[in-house]
Amino acid sequence: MSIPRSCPPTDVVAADFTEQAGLFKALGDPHRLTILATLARSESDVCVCDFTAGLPLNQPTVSHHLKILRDANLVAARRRGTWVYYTLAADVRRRMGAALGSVLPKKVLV
Amino acid sequence: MSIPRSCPPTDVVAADFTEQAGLFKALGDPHRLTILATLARSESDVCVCDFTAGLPLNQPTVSHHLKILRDANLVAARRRGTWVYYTLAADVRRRMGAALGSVLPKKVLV
DNA sequence: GTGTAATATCGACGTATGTCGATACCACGT
DNA sequence: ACGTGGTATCGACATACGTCGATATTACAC
Repeated sequence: MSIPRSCPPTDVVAADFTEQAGLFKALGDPHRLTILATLARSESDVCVCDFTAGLPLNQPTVSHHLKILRDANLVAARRRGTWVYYTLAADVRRRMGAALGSVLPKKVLV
Repeated sequence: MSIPRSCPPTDVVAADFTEQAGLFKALGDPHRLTILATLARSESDVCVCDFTAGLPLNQPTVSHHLKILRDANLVAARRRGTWVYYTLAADVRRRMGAALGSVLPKKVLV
């Protein structure tokens, strides 16, 4: 005799995780994480020119990554004169914690 | 007179976030998050057949997503007879917290 | 061994993503 | 007005990704 299939079958969670996946996708590039880490550690907002100078990427590519972070509401841009400065969104950690919590319920915390 | 550039310039963080980005990338698909959420809520391990039955995906696609989660060490597979059962890796939440913390330092917690 | 059922792998396809050069836009100094 | 310099957008390219049908693999029942 063989091993029977586990009974009863498990129901797949019905919730839609499209939004959370979009958040994680925005975090799924090392250069974007570098940008976020820099913003998180900076006392003030950070000039785009610092990113183009400090990252091994051309200026359009930096701008592209900043746009992805903007679209995900992870950063905010503000123009002062010729330069544009970026800041980390205030609720980044809260949103990430919420996304994580919606996937892994409290039970897993223990 | 114009507004001068912020001085001194901010140094871009030197750390390499390739590993953390790989983790977030594995989480960047709604179906994979559904799989993880199901595993996190299940009392026991979950049969692959429950995923193929419960997800709007064909069997090869389900297997593909499970492989990505396996390669990211987010889940573990175990064969019992004909069926294969998956469990959530024990340190998933710890690893995600660590990745998040390496990008956003404690300071942002407040 | 043969047949059947569950899972994994392979090959192909369309689309999304990261990157860059060229260009447009915008603010400033002259 | 004109030129200059910082930033954003556009178009193109190579690669990666999500999906599927076909096939291979594994374990069981007969």
